Amino acid sequence: MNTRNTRQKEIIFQTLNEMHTHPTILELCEAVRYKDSSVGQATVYRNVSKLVEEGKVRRVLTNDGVDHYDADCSQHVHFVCRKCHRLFDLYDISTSSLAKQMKSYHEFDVEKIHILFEGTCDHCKQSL
Amino acid sequence: MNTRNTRQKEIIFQTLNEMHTHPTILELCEAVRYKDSSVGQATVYRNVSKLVEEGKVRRVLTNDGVDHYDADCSQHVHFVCRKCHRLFDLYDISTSSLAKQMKSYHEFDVEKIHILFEGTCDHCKQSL
DNA sequence: ATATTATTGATAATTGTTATCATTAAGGAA
DNA sequence: TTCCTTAATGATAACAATTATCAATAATAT
Repeated sequence: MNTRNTRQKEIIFQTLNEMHTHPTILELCEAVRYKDSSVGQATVYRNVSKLVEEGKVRRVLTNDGVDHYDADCSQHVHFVCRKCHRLFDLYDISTSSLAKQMKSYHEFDVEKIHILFEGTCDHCKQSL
Repeated sequence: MNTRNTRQKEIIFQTLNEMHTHPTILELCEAVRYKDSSVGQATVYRNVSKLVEEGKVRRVLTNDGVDHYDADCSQHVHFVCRKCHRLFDLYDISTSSLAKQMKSYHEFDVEKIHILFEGTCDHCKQSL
């Protein structure tokens, strides 16, 4: 008996899976509580951290000082708009050349690549 | 009269320039106070944020939940070791292909590219 | 030199996250 | 199934990083 499968952990993972907005813990908390209002926010913090350690959830590094989370762990690039602060997923950007360069120049073992483009999105560019 | 050049801002920028350890605010604060113990930590917070806005200093996104800062604003990649948590600068990794892909696929204006490799450094690999 | 006001230093307030702890419940053993 | 052990929970306190407040200071235009 080491780790237990709790109803809360299941709800939290499932809820994050359904969201495609890269929520913060508090945003995820709100969505979780819409399904089960009894879930405590400490439980959301605890379980999300566990899910990150287990590799089932990814912590998205952004420039707003708050952690965001993504249930999609496949390698992809993020773009954050400086104006609307929305996060976009870019699946069409290949990072394999970076990984290749890394391998040929360094002895480091790379386990994750975090990439964040910062700029202005199409929509925000148009509205000044 | 809009912005003023203060002794404190000068010391703070100069100190960060001399450091190559990607310090947190508190680490930078300590180094600044070694030169002038009267500098308040709120002043360090304020000025570093200003310097980031002015593009003279870069905020390094890491996975430890605390902001780190780098006076080198030239495009380069960071590597964080999961064991010793040191940050390394990788100047030999070209990100131009990423920028090119970004440009051809999207209408987004990219102003900054944050890249962080996460893994185990050469030294830490050897000591298990 | 003087006046204006941006900036400072000290500290309070705020916010995001983690620790504590009594209670609950998952799941292996009887 | 029922009992037992203890991992996990929910509530809340504690903590840490950052921001806001405000009287005092000092940069710079006049």
